[in-house]
Amino acid sequence: MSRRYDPERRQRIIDAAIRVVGERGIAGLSHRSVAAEADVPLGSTTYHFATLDELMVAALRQTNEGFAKALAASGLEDAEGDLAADLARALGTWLGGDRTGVELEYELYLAALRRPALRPVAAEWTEETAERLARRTDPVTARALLALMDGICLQVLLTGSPYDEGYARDVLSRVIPRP
Amino acid sequence: MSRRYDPERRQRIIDAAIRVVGERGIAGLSHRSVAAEADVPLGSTTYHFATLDELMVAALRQTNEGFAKALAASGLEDAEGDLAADLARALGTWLGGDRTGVELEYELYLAALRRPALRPVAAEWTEETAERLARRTDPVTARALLALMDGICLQVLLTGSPYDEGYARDVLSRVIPRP
DNA sequence: ATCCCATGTGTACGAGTGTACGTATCGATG
DNA sequence: CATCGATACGTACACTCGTACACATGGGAT
Repeated sequence: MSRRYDPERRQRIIDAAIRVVGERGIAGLSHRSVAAEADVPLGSTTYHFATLDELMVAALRQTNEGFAKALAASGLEDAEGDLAADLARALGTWLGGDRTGVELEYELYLAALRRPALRPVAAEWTEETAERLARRTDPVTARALLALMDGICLQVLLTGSPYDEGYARDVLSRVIPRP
Repeated sequence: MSRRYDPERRQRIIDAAIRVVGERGIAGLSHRSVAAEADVPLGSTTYHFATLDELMVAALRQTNEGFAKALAASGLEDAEGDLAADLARALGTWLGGDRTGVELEYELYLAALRRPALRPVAAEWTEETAERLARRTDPVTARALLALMDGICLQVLLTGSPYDEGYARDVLSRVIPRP
């Protein structure tokens, strides 16, 4: 690997792309808008990311890693006790503050629906998160919990209704088999 | 309501918009692409739908109505017995055949995430479907079932994995309180 | 019969886009 | 030091887009 003149150039472009998606949505993502946001010339974005798909893949991968780190840092994986309560609280923390970040991540995640290039990344994230969750329950339940959490988030984000942690805890606990 | 020269013009434009989204995605939706698909001049699409948001609202509303009718026709609402099995079967039928229609409806539905104009329509659909589901259970469970089905569909569509009806039936039944 | 306005049509403009390409610059390699 | 490839930069082209606007037309109201 040879050193670059600006070794962080590529990373700065990815960060800028994430900011652009957060502010204007995927519809507002273009080589030019990212270049302006990152304060680099147009040729620089097209050089590092020949297509917008490549750029979105990099952005989605980065947000996924950020989420995984946050999850790991929360100590949720290794704890014991009421899993449903832990998940409901984690969801509350995630949805509680500024929802710009949440909408951003979901938009990139859901973009995989029609962009084949993003699918492997989205699938990988699902697989990995399910695996982490499975440490505190069985694989089938882990997938179901993930699906239910996805659905709950979707309802909250789409309808604009406030997040009800008690409700989430209740229905999540139903999915977990009683020993 | 005054008669138009071409009374079906507006409807033809909506149908064309749905076909365009199905084939090229929302990213491929424009006044011009819809006009070409509907075989009408550009001015006609801009006249009936001043903005693309208006057009998407009409398209989403129409697909929602189609889904609601299909649901009603399936006789799912009024039946008795194993609700989880019925829902899992309905999901299987929906996801079973050509997935173009499914992807289309989900793409329009999820577009509400970042397009405020679509939110009321998406929220309305959620509300109405939850209400229909509540006829065979309680409101809280209905919303949870809806969320879980959304999540399951999302996992199937995003990862490209095949739909497992047995799995869906299992986890759906967990959400329904045992009497 | 006449007028009005919703509806329909064609065209043009400016803005923004992906893409391509020539050139410049730096770091490493020999 | 000479060379070469990776990286960086600037510009130009062809294309699509939303929008605006002038004009045509026919049905309903008066």
